[in-house]
Amino acid sequence: MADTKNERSIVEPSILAGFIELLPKEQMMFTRMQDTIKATFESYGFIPLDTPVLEKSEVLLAKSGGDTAKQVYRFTKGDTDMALRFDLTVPLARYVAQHYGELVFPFRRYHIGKVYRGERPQKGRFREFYQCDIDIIGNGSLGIINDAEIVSIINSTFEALQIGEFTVMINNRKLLNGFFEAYGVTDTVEVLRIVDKLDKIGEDAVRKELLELGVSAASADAILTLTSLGGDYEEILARLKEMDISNETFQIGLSELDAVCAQMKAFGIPKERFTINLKIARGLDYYTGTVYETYLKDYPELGSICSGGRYDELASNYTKQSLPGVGISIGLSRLFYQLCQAGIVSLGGRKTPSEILFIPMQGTMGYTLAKAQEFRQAGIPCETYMNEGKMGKKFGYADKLGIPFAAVIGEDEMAGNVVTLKNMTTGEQFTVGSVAEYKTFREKN
RNA sequence: GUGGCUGUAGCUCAGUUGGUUAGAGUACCAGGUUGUGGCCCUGGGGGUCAUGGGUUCAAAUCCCAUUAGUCACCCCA
Repeated sequence: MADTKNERSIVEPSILAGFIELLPKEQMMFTRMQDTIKATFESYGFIPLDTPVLEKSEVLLAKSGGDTAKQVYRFTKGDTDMALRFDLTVPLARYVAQHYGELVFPFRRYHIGKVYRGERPQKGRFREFYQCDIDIIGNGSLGIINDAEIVSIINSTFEALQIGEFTVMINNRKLLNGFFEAYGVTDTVEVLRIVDKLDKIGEDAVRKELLELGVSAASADAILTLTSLGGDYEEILARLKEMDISNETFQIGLSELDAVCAQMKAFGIPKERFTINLKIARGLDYYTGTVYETYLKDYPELGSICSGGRYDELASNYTKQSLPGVGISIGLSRLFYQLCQAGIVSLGGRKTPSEILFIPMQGTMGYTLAKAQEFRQAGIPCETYMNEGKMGKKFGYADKLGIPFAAVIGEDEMAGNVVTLKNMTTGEQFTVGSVAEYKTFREKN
């Protein structure tokens, strides 16, 4: 109180490292993408699901060992040991097991939500980020055609997002594992992990790592020959069938892959949108069959923008029921960040949903508010500038937010029961007597 | 968990071999201009130079520590 100035201590406004928040124009774009994804998922009849961000630690960490557990935000309040979810699949497993008796199977759900991973942040990698998941869970069994439908959903989603041409790459874990076994590999999990790095570190480095693991030179060569098979999916399938590998797991994987490809045609997925890529392995260990990754054709360096696969036992930690499933996840925060960085989505323009800014003059507030309500009810997002001030400031408000039309409402407008709108880009003004008339005019601009 | 780089105005950055009262652009506020914005002109507010210590007659500048941010490895989306 010694100071004459009324000083208060100021806390530096900042957020935790690795967390992000968006500015209005970015958020508008992000939300639009989210809405598109949601609409596409629902168009396939998937049910929305929301689960708590916090779960009991014993539930969340039932399976994960080592690496994942280290990245989980975990703490206690009172006697409760809790943790933030690190993906949407584990909560789904718990949910399905818990509500098994009340759900209708196959259970088709989508979930768009935030997940948390306490790892060191870096470019395009966040500690809190959105995942958009879609999964189909069967009760006891789930036909292979579901694996094909997932590709159809990926196709529809990225078609709707309009971020450029893309390719869904498909592989099968059984095929890979069977192949490895046929060549005497014992540690198939580790080999999968190494093979998954092919695109990143190259064939030579992978070969080196395989040899270090104890894989024989002949086997390593065979594996690299397999993963480098190219061509369209029909050619690759033909080559795989010619291989004459008697391993049963390999043959099952091959027939699954064959079936998925055949059924994708039935879903009407354009041939250039999908391919078999035997390099795709996926790091996560719970996949047991089909695996997917999706790449943008013009920006393969962004990496997979949508990944997933088939798992035989979703909820084995929570129930004795056999619940096989297949699903995918879009890492939306990362994808959005990359799209902005690469300039694929342009952020110019609107910072608000508002389409019209109503500016009432002296004595017309009541009329203006009623008019705004009329436009709103007709589906036009709009707002009224309600503060005192100079006209310049009011127009500046519309200008800065990118609101396309401003409507100054004076006594003349009120007397004539009309609205005079100004196109903020062209400066042109026009008068309409109804919302319908406005819509017609808007179409022409 | 390991390593590299960087902290100057809300934001982007200047700041000479260490030398007076730390600048610019932009953004913000006010006025020029109370029924028509963007441009222009004038003025204004805004800084513990990340924090703490050290060297020096003198530190934004050199040294040390701390802290924050950032990028990469690991792993993943």
